[in-house]
Amino acid sequence: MPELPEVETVKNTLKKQILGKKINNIKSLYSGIIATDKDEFCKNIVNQEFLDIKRRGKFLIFVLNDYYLVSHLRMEGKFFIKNSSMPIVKHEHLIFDLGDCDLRYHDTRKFGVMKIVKKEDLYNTEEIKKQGIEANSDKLTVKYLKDKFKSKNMPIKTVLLDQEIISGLGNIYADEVLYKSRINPLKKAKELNDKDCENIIASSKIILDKAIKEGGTTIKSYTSSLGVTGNYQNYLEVHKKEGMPCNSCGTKIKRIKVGGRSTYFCEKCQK
DNA sequence: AGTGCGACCCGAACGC
DNA sequence: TGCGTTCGGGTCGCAC
Repeated sequence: MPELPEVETVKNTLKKQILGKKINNIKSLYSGIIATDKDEFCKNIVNQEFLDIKRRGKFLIFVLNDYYLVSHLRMEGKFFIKNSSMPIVKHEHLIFDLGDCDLRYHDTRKFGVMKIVKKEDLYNTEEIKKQGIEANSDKLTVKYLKDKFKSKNMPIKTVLLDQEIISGLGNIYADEVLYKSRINPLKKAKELNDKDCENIIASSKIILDKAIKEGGTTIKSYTSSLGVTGNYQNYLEVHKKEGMPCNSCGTKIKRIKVGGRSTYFCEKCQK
């Protein structure tokens, strides 16, 4: 489940491997990944060159000559660099022929989405335009959060997952941020005070910057030709830790459902 | 407008 | 052992 740090890691790793390479051809084995017209996508992307890779929230943005290739990995989307002589394995849906190697998009759940947009259209693309402030950005302020939270009668956990407010947090880091901020995940967003918002901002920055430094979190271990196997799972304090003692007070970590999502927290530390 | 829930997908984990 | 069932995870679309 790639969140901001994992997508950032994929971006950094891919940059080292594909910048300057040209897409000679593309093979689509499952077109559900392509959100726009499939034939047009394949036609337009051929002969485009990877000039740069950017990230916005959990979106990867590949800068091509005439287009941006916008990719969301959702749950299990992955990119692999492989020799084109390697057999195509199950769940490899898109094969970009880069001449001396393939860039292959692999997605067990087929949840990922990809599209190309004309360069001038990127910031008018709905999903990019809607993104809130990056979770580890200095632009995230108490004033901004208070303003966004004041109308939200929902649990703060649910609101942290709303990419239109804060961009980049997913289920893992939302739990970690709330633990570090000592806020109960069920607390209504509109009831948070300045100090709570300050804590969310500070915790997000510390946690995400550390996670990026560690190459993200690997929950399902994976042998990847990209080497995107992170280490942050060793630093998680609550997520997937049900029944384990809280690092601060020793109380057993609880698991509940919030907005249909598994949520881990310490009921003593997070009031 | 805000809110909540099912759909998308498939492998893993679980129950019998 | 082998079957069927449930679950998860991010986001969208629909219904209220």
